[in-house]
Amino acid sequence: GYTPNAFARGLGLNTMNTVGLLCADVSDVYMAQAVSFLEKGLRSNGFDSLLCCTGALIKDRIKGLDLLLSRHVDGVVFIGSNFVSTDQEQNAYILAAARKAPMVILNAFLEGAHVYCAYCDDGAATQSVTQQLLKLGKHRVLYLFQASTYSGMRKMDGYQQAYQAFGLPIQGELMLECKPGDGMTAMEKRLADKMAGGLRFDAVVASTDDMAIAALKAVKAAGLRVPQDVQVVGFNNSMLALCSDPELSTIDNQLEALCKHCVSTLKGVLSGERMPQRAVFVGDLCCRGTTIPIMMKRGEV
Amino acid sequence: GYTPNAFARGLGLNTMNTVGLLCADVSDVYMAQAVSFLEKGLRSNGFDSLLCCTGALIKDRIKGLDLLLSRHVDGVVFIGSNFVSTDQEQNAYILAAARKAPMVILNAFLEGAHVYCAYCDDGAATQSVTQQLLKLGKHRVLYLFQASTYSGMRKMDGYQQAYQAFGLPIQGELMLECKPGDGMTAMEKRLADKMAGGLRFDAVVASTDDMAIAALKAVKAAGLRVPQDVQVVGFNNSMLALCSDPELSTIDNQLEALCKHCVSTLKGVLSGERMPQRAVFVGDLCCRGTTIPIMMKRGEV
DNA sequence: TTGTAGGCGTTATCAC
DNA sequence: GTGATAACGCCTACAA
Repeated sequence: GYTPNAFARGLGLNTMNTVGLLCADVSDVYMAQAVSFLEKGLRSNGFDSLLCCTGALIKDRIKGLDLLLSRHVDGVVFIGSNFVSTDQEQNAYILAAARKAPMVILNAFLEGAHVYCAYCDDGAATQSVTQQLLKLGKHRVLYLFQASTYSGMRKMDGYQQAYQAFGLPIQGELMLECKPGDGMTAMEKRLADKMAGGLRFDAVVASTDDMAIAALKAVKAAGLRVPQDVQVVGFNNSMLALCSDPELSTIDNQLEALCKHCVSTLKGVLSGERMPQRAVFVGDLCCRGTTIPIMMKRGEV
Repeated sequence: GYTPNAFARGLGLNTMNTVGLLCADVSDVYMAQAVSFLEKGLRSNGFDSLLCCTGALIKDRIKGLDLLLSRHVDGVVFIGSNFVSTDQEQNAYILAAARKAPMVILNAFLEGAHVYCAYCDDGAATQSVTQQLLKLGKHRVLYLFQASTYSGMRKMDGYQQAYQAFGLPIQGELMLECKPGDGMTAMEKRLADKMAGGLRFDAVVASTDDMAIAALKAVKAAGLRVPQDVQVVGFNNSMLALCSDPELSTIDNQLEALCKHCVSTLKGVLSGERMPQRAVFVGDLCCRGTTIPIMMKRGEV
């Protein structure tokens, strides 16, 4: 009946088999799901998970990362692409941190020593879905997005490229940015106002499920039918997609596979193996009730 | 530019200012929300959060707790009442652990040295809502619940007491148990089968929002109107309640207040103060679209 | 094979 | 007040 003292052990070995989980907000269903997968995978490999939720501000993100490093975590997993900015200077703190411990980034790409990334090609998925909607004659596809994160930009690129590939001009009024703090209710109200003001569209692609559901509600409230008059596609295939009526069609970005990959990569790195620094997964439209079933086949996204 | 070595510091002081967060499943919206509040509160008091998700099996729960204790956490917060059983023997492991570090239990009550509990009086809330439905003439209130956790039992008591207080017999066929592993879709299907088999009810009270939404979907699919034909009430006031159509009326059990209380209690205990070992909060029906608005006033639950 | 000494880096104590 | 030193408990390496 003897348990070694973890602190003494840590001091001697300079590790307590702990990895830091950095996320903006674990109350977000998607991030919570990621934390769940990661914690499970890490634990089954003997690692504890130190959770650090930082919110959206870069200042706090840096502080959170520093805190984890000061605890000598064996590695850090960044959950959500909020941590990687399109502005490379903003990413310097990650590269600096990577000199102390391996950094694993979920859902974004950043090049650098000891930085390992796993993400879904959200851009291609968004483009494919948008393009299929355009092909169906839905030429006014509303795009709802949130902030200039890595994956946010990729998704938007996909949306715009779909229009370009289809030979149609991109219409600024159809691209609606939503503030991260605002809840679903605020989003719904805002969209209702826009519609009352004359905004018309025949499809919606949203970069998260909650925004898609907000749109769905606004559209139904305006007396339009879903999916006959307006088709709606969300992103993340989160549990929320099963709560709406109709159930939400949504792009599944392979979160479980991504998380498993992150865990095994980290495990490999920490046991001295050379691991690939980049892994790209492909998205997959999950068709439910807010799209016309025949239009999109699973696996085509 | 000097950062002290956390391990050496931990060894000397026998603490690394870390608290363990024990929860069955962070991918559950309610628990994720709790983790979010707790982590935030703990961090702002200088504590790191070590997350440990154990699943439902008692064996794994004990293992998880042991793991946290072996890491010499300063305290443990149990999230969700799954950790406290109605069978007192099953709770011995908590009492034993409490000799090593203070245990804080969210949403359940357990008496013991160094055990601190904060919970919402879910029983009273359930009784009040059920009773109001009965008064409205809804004499067949379907009750959906999940397992014999502490708060699960309290809620069920409340439901049954409502029938007793109203002078109506409790009908076993109206109490439907759902397995924890089953998702919303399974629940919905099961209820649809029951309805096809002749089960009739004019109201639903569910012990979590997801079950309520599953019921809502089954009811609507059967061609019944909500709330006119069937009223539905969920539990937890989670984000899911905003996704359904109509939006779900649900009992708010003050999660944020509970979490804040847990944090301040733990903080107090760890700084040597004497803290109350039990705090009871009162629930509050949040009326949305699945109940007839006039029937329930906020604050009456 | 068994046992013992040294080092990890901090904090706290004690002597000056 | 200041500066040296022991103690925290484990691991590892070396010696017997």
